[in-house]
Amino acid sequence: MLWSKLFIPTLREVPAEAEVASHQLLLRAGYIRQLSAGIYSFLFLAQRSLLKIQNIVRQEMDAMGAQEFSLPALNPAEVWQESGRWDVMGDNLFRFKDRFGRDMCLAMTHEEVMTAIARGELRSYKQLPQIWYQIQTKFRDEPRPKSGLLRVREFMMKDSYTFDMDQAGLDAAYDKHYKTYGRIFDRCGLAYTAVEAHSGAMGGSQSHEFMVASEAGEDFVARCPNCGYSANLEKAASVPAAPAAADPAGDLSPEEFHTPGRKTIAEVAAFTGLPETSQMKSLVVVADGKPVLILLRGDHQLSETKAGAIVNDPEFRPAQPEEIRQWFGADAGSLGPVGLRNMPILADRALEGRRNMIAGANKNDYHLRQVTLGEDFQAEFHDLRQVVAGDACARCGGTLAVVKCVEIAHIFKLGYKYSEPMGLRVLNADGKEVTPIMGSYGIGIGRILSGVIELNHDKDGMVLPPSIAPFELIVTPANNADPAQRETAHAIYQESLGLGIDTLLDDRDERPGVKFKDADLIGVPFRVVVGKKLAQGKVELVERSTRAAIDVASGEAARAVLKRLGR
RNA sequence: CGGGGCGUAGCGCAGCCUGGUAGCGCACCUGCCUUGGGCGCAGGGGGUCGGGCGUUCAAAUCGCCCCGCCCCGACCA
Repeated sequence: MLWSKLFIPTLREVPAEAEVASHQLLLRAGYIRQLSAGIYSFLFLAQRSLLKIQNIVRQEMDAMGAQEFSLPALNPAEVWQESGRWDVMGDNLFRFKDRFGRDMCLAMTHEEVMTAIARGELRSYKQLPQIWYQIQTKFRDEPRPKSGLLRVREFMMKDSYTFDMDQAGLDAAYDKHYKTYGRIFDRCGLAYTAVEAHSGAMGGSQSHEFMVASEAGEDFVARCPNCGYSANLEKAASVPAAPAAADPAGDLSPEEFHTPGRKTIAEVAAFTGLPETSQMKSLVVVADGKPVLILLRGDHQLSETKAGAIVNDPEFRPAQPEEIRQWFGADAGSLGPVGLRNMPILADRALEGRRNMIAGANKNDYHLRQVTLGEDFQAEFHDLRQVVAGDACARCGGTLAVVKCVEIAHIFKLGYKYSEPMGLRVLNADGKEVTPIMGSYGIGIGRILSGVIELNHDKDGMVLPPSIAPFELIVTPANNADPAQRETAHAIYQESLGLGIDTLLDDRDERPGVKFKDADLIGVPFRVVVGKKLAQGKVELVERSTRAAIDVASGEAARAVLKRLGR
C-alpha cells in the first residue's frame, strides 16, 4: 500500500495521558485513539496487527480441533441469573434495560451463552467432547481502566469453552489448550511464562495464567530461575528464610513483660533486641461476620488470597478497633493467641516447630515471651504467608524472584459451575443422565499487542515481529522527487508484493528523516532504502530490531527480504 | 468508591497567584527552498479557555456546583 494514501496519524510528542510505553507508542504511532476512559478506536495499523494476531490464534485453535462461533454480546439477564453471575458480578457487568423494561447486559465472557447452546442441543455422550470458541468484543465496567490497552472496558478476546464427559476428558482439553497457547505466543513473538494461578473461591480445580513480564503489569509472579517453578503470588508457596535468631531452648512458660508504647513488630524487635523473626504477628480478621485470629512470623506478610480461601470468605476484612477491644480486651499492637477462647486461631506454617517466641499479651503495653504453639495455645496450620523475593523455592531450594507481570491469558477448569445450575445434561453409554464438565480458556488479543510492544521497543518506537507487524516491509525512497529512486522503489515494492511480502511504500513527499522516524515508530521489521547508492545499483536493507544495514543490489532486494523472513 | 493531579488550537505547554477580552513550540495551508534521521525562509488559517451559575464596569484568571481524563489505593470471571 502507498503511505501517501493512508491514514497513519503519527505524533511527534507523547500525549499527556499516556504513561506506559505501549500506550505511548500506540498513540504516537497512530495505531489507536481514545474515545473515553478504557474505550479505544483501533485505526488502520492497529486493525492490521490485531487481525494478524487473531489469525494466528484462529489457525492454532482450528488446528487443535476447536470450532469458531460468533455469539451475541447483548445478553438477556435470564441466563446470567441462571448461572448466578447476575448477582455475583456486581458493577463490573454492564447492565441496562431494553424498551420493554427487560434486564439486559453486555457479556463480559460467554460461559452462559455457550452453556445455553449446549443444553439445548447436546443430548448424548457421542457428541462429546466439544471445543467451541469465539474471537469477539467483551465488556467489563472496570472500576479503573488504565495503561492504554492493558486494562479497558471494551476489548477483544478469544474465549474457548470445552465440554467433556469426565475429568479425564477435561484434563485432556486443558492440556491441549496449554500447549496451543504456547504455540500462539511463540508465533506472536511474545516471551511469556505460564504460571500456576489461584483458582478462585468458586470451585475450579486448576488454573494457569500466561504472563508477560512488564513493569506496566498488575500481577506479581514468583519464579524460580533454577527449576522453572512459577506461580502467581496469590498462590505461590516457598520455604521462608530461617529465623534470624535461634529460639530459646527448654520447656518454658509464657512470661509477661512491660513494653510501654511498643506496638509494631519493629518497635518490639528494637525494644527486646531480638529480630522480627522471633515474634508472632497477630492479625484479627472478620470472616462471615465472625472473628478469626491469624498468626504469622513477625517478618511475614499475610496473603489475602490464601487467607480468603482458608476462612472461606474472599470478602473477609480486618477487624475494627472497637471489635478488637471487645474481643481481646486490648488494642492492636498488644494482641496474642495465649488464653484466647472465643475465636479460631490459624497459624502460618512458618511457625510450625518454633518455641518460646514473643507475642502480644492481650493487655495494652505488655507482651509475652516464651510462647510456644501447641503448648501454650492451639492453632490450625495453613499456608497463609505471601512469598517474598529471596525465599527458597519449595521444589528445588533455589532463590525465588518476584516479577511484575501482565496477564495475557488464563485457562481454567470450570468443573460443573455452569453446566450444573444451567441444566446441561447428556445421556452416557448406560443411558443415564450426566452433567458434562467444562473448561474455559481466554486470551486477550489487545493484550498480546500491548505485551509485545512493552517487551519490544526502543527510544524510537515499536520493534514488532513480522508475524504481527502491520507490514513486514517498508520501501523508502530517500528522495521521492528523484525519478530514478522513485521508480526503483516502486519496482521493489511491486516485486515484494509479488513474492507475498506485506509491503508498504513510503511514497510521501517528505524528507528522509521524517520517513525514517515514522518507519521506526510504527515498528515495521524490515526497511529497504533506495538512496544515493542507487548510482552503483545498490539499495540498503535495514533490520528494525538490530538496526543492522547491508547493501544489496536493487534487483535482489525483495528476495533478500523474503529470505530474512524465512520464506 | 477514597486520595491526588490535570482540563487553554490537532499534540505539547505558558498565561491564572496580582481580573482589562489569549500566546509559544510542533502540526496544518500557500509560496520559495531543501532531500540519508522529525530542514530552512516568508506569509496564513484555526480557540464555546471542559460546562453551568455567581461576584464584578469587566472573568481563562475569583467563588460555588457539575462533567471529563490521568495517577495511587480499593476492586478485578
